[in-house]
Amino acid sequence: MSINSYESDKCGDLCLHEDAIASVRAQMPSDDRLLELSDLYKVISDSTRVKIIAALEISELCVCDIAAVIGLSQSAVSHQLRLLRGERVVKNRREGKTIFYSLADEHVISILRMSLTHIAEIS
Amino acid sequence: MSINSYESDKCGDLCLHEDAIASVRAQMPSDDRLLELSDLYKVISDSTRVKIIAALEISELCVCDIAAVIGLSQSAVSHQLRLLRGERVVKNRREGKTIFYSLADEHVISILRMSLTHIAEIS
DNA sequence: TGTACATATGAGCATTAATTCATATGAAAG
DNA sequence: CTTTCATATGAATTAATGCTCATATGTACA
Repeated sequence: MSINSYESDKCGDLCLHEDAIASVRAQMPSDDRLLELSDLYKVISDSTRVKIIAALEISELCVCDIAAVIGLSQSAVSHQLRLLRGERVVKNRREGKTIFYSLADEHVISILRMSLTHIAEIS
Repeated sequence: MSINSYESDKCGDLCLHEDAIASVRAQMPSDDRLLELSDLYKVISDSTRVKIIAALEISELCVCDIAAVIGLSQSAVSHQLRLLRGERVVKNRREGKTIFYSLADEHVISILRMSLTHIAEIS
């Protein structure tokens, strides 16, 4: 809990490379920025949401269509879309009673493609 | 639980765009591939692990140094490193009693940079 | 071979999160 | 304005996950 908690593992001062630690600390992005990063990854780390993203990369779809494509309830999909909207991963537009979803920007697609490349190489 | 569970939300056949659904289904990556994707994102979606990755992007570090940089116990860091190793996000090398960790490949760095760009634009 | 130290791991606890069920919102048609 | 249908959301349950504590592994050095 506290910042000193790592001392309890008796990995004391002997093994620490002070210069490296100081240098890394100085260059690292801020904690806020890193939290935003993990929030973004969190929202794309669920298999249901990855399926939604993969589907929307192919075509704009309404909520019911998404549910049909990935085989889940409308409610479950709607809950997940809310999270994806929150991180600006998807956007939507209304057409009568129907709401169509699509990917919010090109970065999401780039991240997806880069990740598939990574996976292909380590398999 | 079942594949038909979405029917229970009475979002029946009326709103379905059969052609779009069939087309998307045909073009989507396999479920296995998408599961690998979500596993990769899962491992980088925790704030502790993002901090570890961000630190290692700057410099190779031993376990104790990582613990010191992010302010967590050696044990907690070691547990997280195990997960990162499992997805080939980090690699390590031994030097005497000390084990140094670094990022496994360039894709991880690319994904990180792309993600930071995305975050910068939506903020 | 016995001690010290860096790292790894198993078990338990506390928290987070995904799905379902029931219900609410909101637009269109009659 | 009432009904219908697409979507959204609140509450509850069940499952997954991170941290800590205790202990194990493995390397170096005396």
